[in-house]
Amino acid sequence: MGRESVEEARRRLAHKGYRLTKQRLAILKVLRGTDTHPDADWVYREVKKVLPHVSLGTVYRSLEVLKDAGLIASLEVGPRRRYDGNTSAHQHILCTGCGRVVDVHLPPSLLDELERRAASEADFTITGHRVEFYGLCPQCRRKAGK
Amino acid sequence: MGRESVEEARRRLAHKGYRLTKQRLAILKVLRGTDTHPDADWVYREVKKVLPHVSLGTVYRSLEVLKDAGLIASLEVGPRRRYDGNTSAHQHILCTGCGRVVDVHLPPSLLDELERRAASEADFTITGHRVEFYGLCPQCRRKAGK
DNA sequence: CTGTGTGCAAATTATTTGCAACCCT
DNA sequence: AGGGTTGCAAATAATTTGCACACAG
Repeated sequence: MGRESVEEARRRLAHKGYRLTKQRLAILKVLRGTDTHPDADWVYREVKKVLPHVSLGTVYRSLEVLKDAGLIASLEVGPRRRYDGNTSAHQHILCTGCGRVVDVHLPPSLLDELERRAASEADFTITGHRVEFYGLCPQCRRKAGK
Repeated sequence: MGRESVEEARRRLAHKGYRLTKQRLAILKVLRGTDTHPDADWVYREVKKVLPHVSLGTVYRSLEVLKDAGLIASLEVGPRRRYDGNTSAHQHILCTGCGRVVDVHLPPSLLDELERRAASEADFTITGHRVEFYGLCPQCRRKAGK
């Protein structure tokens, strides 16, 4: 992660009244360095490798702060919350065999269409949506046989 | 809930090796009698009105059994699990103001289109999806002002 | 300096489970 | 009769929070 990327993070945090601490930076780096959509505990174990004294509580708090600052995003696939270093609009597929999550990119036009339909049916002001898929990845498909 | 509806429930439960108990029937009636998509604790409090000795554990177990038998469905909107007496295919909108959940019905063709796009992008065998919306209901929209 | 952030541990919340007694079929 | 089911309570699992001290800006 380059220097200006760090400054960008500091700026975004400051904009919300937050500070850039070494814990938050380490957590951000961990998330930027993986595409596994990990949960808080996995992030905790990774961060401990470089900051052996971090606490799980700090990881939870920092993840929320980073999310609030728009530096990371969270997913709600399955029972536990997971985090994503990629904040650009995209969707996820959860492999029901191994729990792996991979990204997909649906056309914005299709997603707009969804929201438009929903808004026209219920008298709601739609502010967001969540689209996720469940399925089997190639490996698990093979294992499942048939 | 009419007699043949009860027999239908018994049949569906038996098909999976389950029995129809008064607790399960009471829980099913509660869910059939509301469109609020309640969580386990709300169901528990309702069922206690007619079966004062039910335990929360039984409610949790029964909800899973009823779901497995296809008599109810569950939703994962927000942090806690919610249940739905309506098992036909539909989607939900969560009001971020008051937590209320209402149903919407998107055209199956649009949902098929979603799955087709996802499957073509990732090499997954798609087995299901989840589509939810977030927004403000008329009351909360008014309260939010502007 | 001055609040914000952290580590630690205890507290919460949601859900699950072990077990002896119980009751559908 | 007999295996599924229940109530009760204790056990988990995930996440949150109180507090005294540490540190970023």
